[in-house]
Parts: sequence; C-alpha cells; structure tokens
Amino acid sequence: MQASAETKASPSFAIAPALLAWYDAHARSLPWRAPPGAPPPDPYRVWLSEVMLQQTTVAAVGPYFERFTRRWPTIADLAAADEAEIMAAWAGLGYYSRARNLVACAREVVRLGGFPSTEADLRKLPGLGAYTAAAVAAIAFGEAAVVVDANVERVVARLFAITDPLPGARPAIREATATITPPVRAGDFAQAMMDLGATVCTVRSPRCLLCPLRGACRAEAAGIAEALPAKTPKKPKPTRKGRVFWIEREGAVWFVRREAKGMLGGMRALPDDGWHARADGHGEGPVAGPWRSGGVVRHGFTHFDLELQLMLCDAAEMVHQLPPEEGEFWPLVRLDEAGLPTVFAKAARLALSERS
DNA sequence: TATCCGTGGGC
DNA sequence: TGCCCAAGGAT
Repeated sequence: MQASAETKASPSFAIAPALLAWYDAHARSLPWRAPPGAPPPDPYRVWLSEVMLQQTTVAAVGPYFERFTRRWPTIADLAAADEAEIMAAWAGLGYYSRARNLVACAREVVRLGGFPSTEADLRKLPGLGAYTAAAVAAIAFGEAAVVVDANVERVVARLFAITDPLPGARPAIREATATITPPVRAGDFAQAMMDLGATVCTVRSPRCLLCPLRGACRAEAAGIAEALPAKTPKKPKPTRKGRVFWIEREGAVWFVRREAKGMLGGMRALPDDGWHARADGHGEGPVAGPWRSGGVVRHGFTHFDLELQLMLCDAAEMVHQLPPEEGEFWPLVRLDEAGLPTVFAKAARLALSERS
C-alpha cells in the first residue's frame, strides 16, 4: 500500500507536538468547545455537536446547538422529548435521518445508563459511523482513536503526498493518520487537525506559509499542495419537476407528514405530487379543480435540482383530491413553528406573497 | 463500492 | 451565476 512506503519516507519532524503547540496557541474554530486543559467535556454535548456537524458548517450548527442544549440540557431530556418536536427543531439543518437517529441514539444511551466510553461500543449506536464514534471516543473519553474527516483527509493527503484520488485513497489516508495520532491528547489532536484544515490547510489557496506542519509536508515541498487530495469526477445533477399544493381554510394551511424514509423523511411538509419519484417532464399537465398557479419554487438538493409549481386553492375539501396522507390544518400565525424543510418554507413564503 | 440524503457559504 | 464543498451515515 502506498501509505506505508510514504510513512517510512516521511520526515522525522514531530508532527503531533508541533500541531498541539499550534492548537494551544490559536483560537478554537468551535466557539462552544472548551479550551485545552479544561475538564473533560460532557459526552452528550460532544456527541450532539458532532452529529450536527456531519457534512454541515460550524456557522450553520452554532444556533442549532445552542437551541438544542438550552431546550434539552441532558441526554435524558432529549430521550424523553417528543420526536416530532425534535424533527421540527432540526428543520433547516438538512440530512434529516440524523434527527431520527438522534432520537433513537438518545433513547438507547439512556437505556444503557450512559454513553459507552469506547470507540467500538460507540460505533454500534445509531447515527455514529467511523468518524463520529472515533471523534466522541477521542474528545469525550480520551481514547487514542484515529479520527478522519474531510479536513483530516486533506491535511494527511498533503502531508504524505498521497496522490491517489478519493475515495480510493481512504485506506491509505487512514493508515497514515494512525501513524501520526498521539497516544495522549488524541481529542485535542483530532480537533487541531480539523481546525488546521478549516483555517490553514484549506481546499483552495492553502496558507502554507502559516502552517505549523510546513517542515513535514511533502506536498508543499513538491509544490502540489493545492492539487491534493485528488477526487474522482462526479456525476451531473439532473432536474426534477413537480407540483406542491397550498390548501387554506380559515387562516390555516394543510400540512402532511412525509414518510420516514427517503427525501425529507419524517418531516412536516406541504402535499406534493410525488416529485421525489419522478424524472424530468412530469407535473406539466392541467390539474382538476379550482387551482391556480402561484409561481415556481426552485431548490437544489445534493443530487438533483427541483422545480416545483406552486398550486393555490382555498377550497379545503380539495384535501380529499390528494393522495391519502396523515395531515393537519396548521395555523398560519404559527407558521414559523411548523419546522418545514427549506424547500417547503420557500413554497410557503411564495404562497403568502401571492395570496396577498 | 456506489448511491442517496440538505443546506448555505465561498469564490 | 454556477459549481464546489462541508467535523458522514446507511444501505
């Protein structure tokens, strides 16, 4: 494997001490996390923030983390909460299966009498994959787990000049990361690697002149830092089309609850015509009944773009013309509390502007 | 292994 | 504006 050869060839530069010295001296990129030397952080807060941070920026997570920890200060509070309220509180953060797994995980941890303290046992909990289990084990319990996220992948690919493209290079990167993970302060080391990737060893225009690991970086020495890690090209993103329905009665609008699995699973929503299962060209024919068009809602998802035609109607009985779904009339004055995913929040905003 | 799953910021 | 990307996990 490439990593073992590269590892042996790497400089004798003391990577972990240099990185930890840098970490001790610079500001944390997670405002809510305690500085080095503080008492061990609450596993609940570490777990919650790490789940929120999956594929999500620190800036986006901050307000959600504050709201969640204020409303549910302990994991027992979260485990006892109504799942629908947690889903609504998660609205806007994306990847909603995380919220469902959050509830399941909280209840399992309470059933166990507390968080498992090892990476292997944490890995068994719902929503904890290789990264999150290692991160919680290292940060909350001090285990010398090998923590690899996208930041670490980038830093290590550059440090060891691993030129094979992702995702194929992952095993080599993981092995290389293991060789530089220290037996103590593994949590600080992991957070330092991620802070370094977020602020210095960035995707574009890395600030190599400011890097505490510059003397050990093979990619910098070769002048190829910005080109790493290489990635396999991604597929083009298709566009799907459909309709979304706004049915109003006495100051309330009809909401449904989406199926637990699939797009926006388990979330409160406006009824739609099944765009989630359709390809291009659907949703363009006439609709029976007293509907009028309220414009188009455009929204980009990870693997497709969506164009929804907003259909407005104030005949409440038209609810029965839609596919049978669990639903409710929701007061418009409480729209902000509905917990709608962004695409439906956009549709609601458009509907209210068209209505007036 | 490849695909599905949200959203907002940066350039 | 369009594209890339992010403290990934489940299947």
